[in-house]
Amino acid sequence: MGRGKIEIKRIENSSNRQVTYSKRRNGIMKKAKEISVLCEAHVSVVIFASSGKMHEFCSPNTTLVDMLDQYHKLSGKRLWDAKHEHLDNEINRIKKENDSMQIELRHLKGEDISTLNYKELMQLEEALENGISTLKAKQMEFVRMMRKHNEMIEEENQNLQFKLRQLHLDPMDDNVMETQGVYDHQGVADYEAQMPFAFRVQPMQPNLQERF
Amino acid sequence: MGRGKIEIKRIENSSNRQVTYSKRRNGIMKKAKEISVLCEAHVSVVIFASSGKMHEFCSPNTTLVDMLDQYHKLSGKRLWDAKHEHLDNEINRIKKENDSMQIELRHLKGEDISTLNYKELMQLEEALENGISTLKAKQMEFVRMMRKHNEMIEEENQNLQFKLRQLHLDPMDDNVMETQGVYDHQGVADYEAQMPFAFRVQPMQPNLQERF
DNA sequence: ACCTATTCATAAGT
DNA sequence: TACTTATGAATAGGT
Repeated sequence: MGRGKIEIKRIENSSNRQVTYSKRRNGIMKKAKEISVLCEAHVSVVIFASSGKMHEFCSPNTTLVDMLDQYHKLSGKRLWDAKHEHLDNEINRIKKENDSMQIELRHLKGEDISTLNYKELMQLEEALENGISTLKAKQMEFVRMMRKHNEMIEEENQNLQFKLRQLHLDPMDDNVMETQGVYDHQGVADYEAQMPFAFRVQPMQPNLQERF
Repeated sequence: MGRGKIEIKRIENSSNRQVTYSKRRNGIMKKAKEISVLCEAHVSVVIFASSGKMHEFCSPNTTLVDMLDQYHKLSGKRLWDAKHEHLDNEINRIKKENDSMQIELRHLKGEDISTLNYKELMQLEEALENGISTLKAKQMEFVRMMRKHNEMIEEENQNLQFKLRQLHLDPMDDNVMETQGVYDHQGVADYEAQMPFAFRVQPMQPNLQERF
């Protein structure tokens, strides 16, 4: 088409080539746009001139990324580099790990255990009893701390009463009750430093000991 | 071009659209090939029909991956980096989920509970006791099944002994012990159909009942 | 899938 | 680079 037929081979004349390139490039882009409208096709055209300049067309109802996603799915070819493949694998690995943990969690919480066989049930029981006994030990430790605490306070109390008596103040006096509120703070601080972190600043549970 | 001008808008007639699609698609591919030869251009064309079918052209002197690399460099747009970022986010999300599950699991197994505060310890205890009680229920169910099983066998034994006696065979005969081995298989099969799957084919644990 | 009238794209010239 | 136009190519609609 044009003033004469041309052979399809590299155009040697550089300026001719340049002109033909831009004309035909426009032609292709126009055709791409048309087919995407006429036929609801998703089209992506990317052209690099030999000069390195790039032009692209992508049908308005999609994006290049979407199309490459589709391309990836349909062709099975790996467009993404090793990095992407690695990430994909990583995701799959973690997801599997995730699933198995979720199942284990559910089992420990007593869910979905109907599908377990006998051996698995026994293992589960062992794990749970382990957990419980460790927990109880922890709670016992807490109670011991409380007892020690009480002992220290009581001892301190007696010391104070003794001191008060030595100062000729009647320990049965009304003031005593208030005075008891200021037992040795230094002693308490030392004691708290020994306590496991978890128990230091927790509000007291008055009915804790009822559980044992 | 054709027997009449057409407007560039979606072709409503589906089969016309299909025909036009394949004609024009061929046209574009041909043009793409021609420009890549005539002008030494690097061309990539990817088309998806509305049916989902894909066609592609890539000039022979390059690859789609190379072109996308170039595209990335020249446009500065993220392309598969967007994909990359997405995957990274996904991984982080799952990893977090993973970590928290792992912590929960360790706690349920009695590990790392020193860092828990009092309320958390109590919640943990509740979860564990829940798990244990559900488990015990399951095991009780198993024991009930065993009892029922035994009862059925015993009943069947009595039936067999009765029949043997009616056949004028002495139930105290030496043969009887062997005969007892072939108690009613049909009855056993019925019973197994009622059992929860988990317990059907497990090897028997002779000391199971000791646990209760 | 083929045909062909018609429109479109474009090579070459200006 | 842009415009022109003769010419070949693409294709719409029909078979």
